Amino acid sequence: MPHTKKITVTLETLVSLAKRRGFVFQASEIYGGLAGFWDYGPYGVELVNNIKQLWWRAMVYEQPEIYGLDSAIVQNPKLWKASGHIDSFTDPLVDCKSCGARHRADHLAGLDTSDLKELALLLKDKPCPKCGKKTLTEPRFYNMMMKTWVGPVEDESSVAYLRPETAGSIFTNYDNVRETTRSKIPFGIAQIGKAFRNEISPRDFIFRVRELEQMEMQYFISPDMQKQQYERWREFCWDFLTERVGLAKDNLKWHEHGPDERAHYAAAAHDVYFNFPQGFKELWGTHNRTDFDLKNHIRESGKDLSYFDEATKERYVPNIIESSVGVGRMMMAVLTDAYNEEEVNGETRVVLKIDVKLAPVKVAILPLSKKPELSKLSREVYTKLVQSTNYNIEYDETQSIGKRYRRQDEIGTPYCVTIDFESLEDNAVTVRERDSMKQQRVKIDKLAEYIKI
RNA sequence: GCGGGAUUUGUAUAGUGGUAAUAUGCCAGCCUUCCAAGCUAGAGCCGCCGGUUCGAUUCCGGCAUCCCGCACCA
Repeated sequence: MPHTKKITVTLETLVSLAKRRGFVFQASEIYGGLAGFWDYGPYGVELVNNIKQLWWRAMVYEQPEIYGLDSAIVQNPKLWKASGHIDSFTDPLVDCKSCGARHRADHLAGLDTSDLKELALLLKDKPCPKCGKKTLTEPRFYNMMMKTWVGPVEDESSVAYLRPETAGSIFTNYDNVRETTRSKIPFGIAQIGKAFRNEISPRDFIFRVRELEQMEMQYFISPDMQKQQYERWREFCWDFLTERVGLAKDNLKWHEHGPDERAHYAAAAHDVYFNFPQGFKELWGTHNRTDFDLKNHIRESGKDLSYFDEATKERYVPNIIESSVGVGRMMMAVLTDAYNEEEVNGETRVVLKIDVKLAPVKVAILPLSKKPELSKLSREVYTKLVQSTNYNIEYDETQSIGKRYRRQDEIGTPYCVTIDFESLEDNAVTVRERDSMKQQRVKIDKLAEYIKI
């Protein structure tokens, strides 16, 4: 048995592995990169797809009252007006360098303008209202939303935004989905998709980025279900992370948002924190958004989104419990959790102990030698397995068998199938398991059946 | 956004005012019938833009990116 070393994976180790093995590359690397943007390589995209598939299965396929959605990244800007994303971020602000307080520049200047130059002039030598020191920064706009223009003309009326979260378009589609699925409350809408935020400083590899992918589910409930459903979705999150993804419980902990910490929409918020290389940080949030979102959309759009309960003959605006997790963060958590170094024959073996369902490559077909007769049979085994399964399989005949095992270990391939000279006689192959390194002789005919994914 | 550090081949590092090396990885051949073996051969690197200089990967400036601390994270 391999001997597991006690190691704490550093961010450097993770970044280096991710690059070396083709999980994550810097976006536009040959041009010096772009802060906050990353590309997923051949194994990265497999892992990401598997994560999304696992989540979609647990969330949409296994919950009869939850439906999928894939909405546009660019929406009518009124949506972001209603959600509060535009208002909170179109005001000029100043920071105090001494006490860190942030103030509305136009309020401090006593003038209703958004002309930065004018404000800068007026605020020159103004003291901070909080600490009294004259250490205010120049006024600036802090809009985290990425801006674009719709149509060929770039003017005020054509301004639009890349969505800063996927939730918004779930709310605006609430009635469409309810109607077309003939749903009664409670029911949910799930979506996986990209969102964009102009983070001030992207950090920690793929943890804080400007282009991110979210897996979100918004659950529509009556006001009296808040407590019960909030608990239900917290439990779902914990079970998914520990049971489905297989993250170590030691690496997970709950964090409850205090009143100052909560987003503008949330009445209660619990995050699951994961023990990333840079420390325990937010991975998955469960928030009670109350009726905040639909009420705002009712007000802004003028459309009645209230719900009439046939059973109780009551009408109300649905409340919402949100379950939201980042795909990139999940990937980073999976890699961190799975990373192991072991001592084998005096050498270090790097092995990713990823759950079989998430592994980028499920099976590697490895002829013991490059001899034509072995290559031929190995190709046949490969083709046969590819045709009878629907998972990712790799073929590799370069270098020694030991080296190929190590390569597969490093990307977390759970099964290596070796074809040797005896296979030519007995139509059987050796299946080597990643974690235990144990080997089992299996008939080629029974291979697909033997490998349980 | 502020302060600090870093940037040399796929990765990890050494080094130099006269354009570079080690390990590993990769690749080819031989050998090898199960855990990074060996031998031989090969490809591959000074982040970008300026300045100083006869000459810059090296010195200087700017930028970019990454990492660390703070702030930010609605």
